[in-house]
Amino acid sequence: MAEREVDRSVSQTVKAQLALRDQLLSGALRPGERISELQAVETTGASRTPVRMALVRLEEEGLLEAIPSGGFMVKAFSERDISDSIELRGTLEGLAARFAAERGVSARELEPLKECLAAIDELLGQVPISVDAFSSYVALNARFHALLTELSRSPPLIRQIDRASALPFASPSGFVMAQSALPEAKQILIIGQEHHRVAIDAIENREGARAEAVMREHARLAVRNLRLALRNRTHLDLLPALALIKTATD
Amino acid sequence: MAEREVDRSVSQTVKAQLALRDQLLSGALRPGERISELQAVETTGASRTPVRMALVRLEEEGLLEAIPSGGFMVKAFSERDISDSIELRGTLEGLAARFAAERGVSARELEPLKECLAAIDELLGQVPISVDAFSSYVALNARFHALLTELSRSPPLIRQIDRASALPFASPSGFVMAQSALPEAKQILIIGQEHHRVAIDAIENREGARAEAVMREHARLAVRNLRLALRNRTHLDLLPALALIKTATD
DNA sequence: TGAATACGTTATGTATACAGTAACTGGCGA
DNA sequence: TCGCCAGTTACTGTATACATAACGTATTCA
Repeated sequence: MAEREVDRSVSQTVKAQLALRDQLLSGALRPGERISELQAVETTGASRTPVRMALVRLEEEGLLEAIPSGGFMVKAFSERDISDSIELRGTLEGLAARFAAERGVSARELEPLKECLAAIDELLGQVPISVDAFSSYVALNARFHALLTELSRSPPLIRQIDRASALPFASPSGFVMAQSALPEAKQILIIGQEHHRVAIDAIENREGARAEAVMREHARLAVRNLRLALRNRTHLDLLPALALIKTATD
Repeated sequence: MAEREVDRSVSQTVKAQLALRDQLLSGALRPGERISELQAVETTGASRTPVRMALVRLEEEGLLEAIPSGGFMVKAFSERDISDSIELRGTLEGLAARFAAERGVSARELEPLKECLAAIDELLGQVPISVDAFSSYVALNARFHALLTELSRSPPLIRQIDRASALPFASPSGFVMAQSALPEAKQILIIGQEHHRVAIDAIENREGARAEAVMREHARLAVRNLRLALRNRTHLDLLPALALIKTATD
């Protein structure tokens, strides 16, 4: 008789995947550390089969690495890995912006994007920016990027961008980190808003090359900011770094 | 008592994954068709657990699609999906070329690339090109692209390019298709060689922007060729199209 | 005292049993 | 004759049992 509490509203596999990803991004599991299946079974409440499926998915997602002798370990990232990921994502988003511009986008479709920017403007008007406001900003910004990506109308590209964003987004500890590491964050965010505005303008006027260029420039700026932020810290730890991607990319 | 023949030299999961991918790319399974786990168990010789792991991996790879009510189906691709994939891959390779140029590559590292090009030159010298020669060309070209990607020294980028190439490469039926659909294939391949030569030259001289530009131009040419080839066919079928990516991308 | 080997423990890979759900088919009623 | 409902079948999702391989520890020999 299994006294295991079974929640049938979501699949056990999805539940395990979300739980494990949380553990990974929150820092409960450290880079290089081996993940024990049995331990995962206990912490997630699912049985071994769904846990294994979740581990496979997380490996494909890039958060885990298969150990040749068996099992999985938490993947470790270098500083360059992270800045490369930012540039990679920016390049992909640039392509998405170009597709959007070339393929044409109606004014109606651009409306939600503009609303996002306006909402962010309002947040940035606050002095100083509260933690709550910053958290709202992150959500709004993620929404903006998702909407922009959608405008490309290219499922393969959207899919690829999602994959490239797996690390950057969804790290809950990012907010605090951003506060401490990026005191000049606000100025950076304001410049980001400018970039986004140019991108929308370019898409509206069907200038593909300009739309692409500004998104890539945006990413390069993010890389420079990341380097700057990291220089202030002696040790590069995985999770704070992961968290940084999120803020530096946006 | 299991009379199942167990090959312990490779894991059952890998065996199942390879077998299923073969079935997908060879056309044994048609787009939109639901994949039966039990059927896969019989054809691959592995049991359900490894088969399921393989299915999850193939879904992440983009060859399969999860059905909401359960199970997986063979993913279907539109003509635009395919041309977008080519452009996507070209964009990523452009970034790789730029990284290689900016980060510097020794003459020794470029040697194998040049050898590839020379070997391809020799193949293209034949009149007419035999099927065997074409097959060799495909292998050599894949090697060239892989080597170029490696030069970027960026694991995240290399990983992403691998993913973006999952569809393009590894389709065995591509050769025949290429022969029938692209009678002017040879001329196209010769132009491709030119592009690759320029890319190497740019990397050698550390001209990142030029290296990136030529690889992207290369991809755009491939897209045009794909469109041309497809115009000659009334119906776009998944597998021939998949196969075409391989030849058109290279 | 150190190193190597053997044994035991543990965890992963694999197989299979079980349960629940969705789809299909057949029958009945309008 | 068509549509709807119920029963049945088959497949997926989940759990668990079993086998094998790897790792750690202890003991023995040099």
